[in-house]
Amino acid sequence: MSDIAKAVGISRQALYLHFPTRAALLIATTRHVDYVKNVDSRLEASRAARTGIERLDAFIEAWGGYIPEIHGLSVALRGMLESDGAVRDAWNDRMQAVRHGCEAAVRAIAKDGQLNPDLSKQAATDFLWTLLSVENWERLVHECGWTQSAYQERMQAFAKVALLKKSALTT
Amino acid sequence: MSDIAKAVGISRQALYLHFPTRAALLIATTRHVDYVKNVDSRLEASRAARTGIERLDAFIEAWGGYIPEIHGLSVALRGMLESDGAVRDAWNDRMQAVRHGCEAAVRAIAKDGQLNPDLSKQAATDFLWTLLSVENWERLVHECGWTQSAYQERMQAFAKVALLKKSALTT
DNA sequence: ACTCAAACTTGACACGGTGTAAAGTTGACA
DNA sequence: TGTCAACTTTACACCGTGTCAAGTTTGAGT
Repeated sequence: MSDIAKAVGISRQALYLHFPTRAALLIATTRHVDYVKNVDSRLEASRAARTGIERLDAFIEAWGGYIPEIHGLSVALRGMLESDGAVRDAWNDRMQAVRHGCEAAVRAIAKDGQLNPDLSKQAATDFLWTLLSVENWERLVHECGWTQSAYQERMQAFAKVALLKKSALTT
Repeated sequence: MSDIAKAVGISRQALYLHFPTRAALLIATTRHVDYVKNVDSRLEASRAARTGIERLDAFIEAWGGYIPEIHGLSVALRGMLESDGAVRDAWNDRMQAVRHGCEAAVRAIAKDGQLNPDLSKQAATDFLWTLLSVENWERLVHECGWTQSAYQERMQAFAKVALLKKSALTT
């Protein structure tokens, strides 16, 4: 809090005047970033896709491209997940938004009759959601040195190969 | 530290007598768990596999079955990754052991000529390693409610479909 | 049985970070 | 000119980590 106050150029107490706790500040920041960057509308952009596969690709591109922008914030929030319930709620809320995107993509694929028959829609959503986690992005891009475009392309490929039935893969 | 001392039945100061810092205690615990549970030998057990695919399956089974046992510890360690360099080293060391297992499985698959031609050995290792992260296990098993056996089976399936070339998948 | 060192205990304290409280300053604007 | 909101300074409480010092228990070796 002192560091932030210093960076902003106000006193620590003025910061507490605006945000009663550290958690509140982070949550407000989350909301603000959401507002500025318009995540939800980005994620919903994939709604325009005609086929399930297109929708999956569009969603991965939208979300995958968004991760770098919120990465720093996500690190800060994740550091407080266990200790702070409000942070946990804010984070879960954002992650549920992502999950809904995954769910919609899976549903579209299923509607096309192209879902891997070994997977329920639920399991497919679970897996896609996990695959696209911020943590995985961090590991691959930061730790393994993948470029952002390699990340996106490969994730699209992995997601397809995992979620689609075999006959849909020759496309 | 107080809680641990209380649980162990000694004074907080006696705990500091054995472990100079909280980080040291966690690192020592890591080492001890490793010793007791013998991770490395479990991970190396997959070495006996004849084919690359068998090796991959064996590795996922070994590591996947090990995650639940170290999960609590891993949560504690991960909470200190940014703040403590020693914890970071200890954690990275363990994760590198897992990565080596992934690398060996990928190498075995490549030797059989069954690696997906779109992937370098490096990229395949990166992906497998990421797929098998403790974080992903947590998300799927704890948050999504997958059973341990569902986790293992599906991970084996996903790993194969992602890493193997198409012609190797009909097996 | 005695001794001595190691293990442990009690109690105190320093430090840093979060959060609270209170009193004073500044400036816009009605 | 008065007042209100935003801000400042200063001080303090609380908690967890880690340090320090002095005293006590215990048990292994002689």
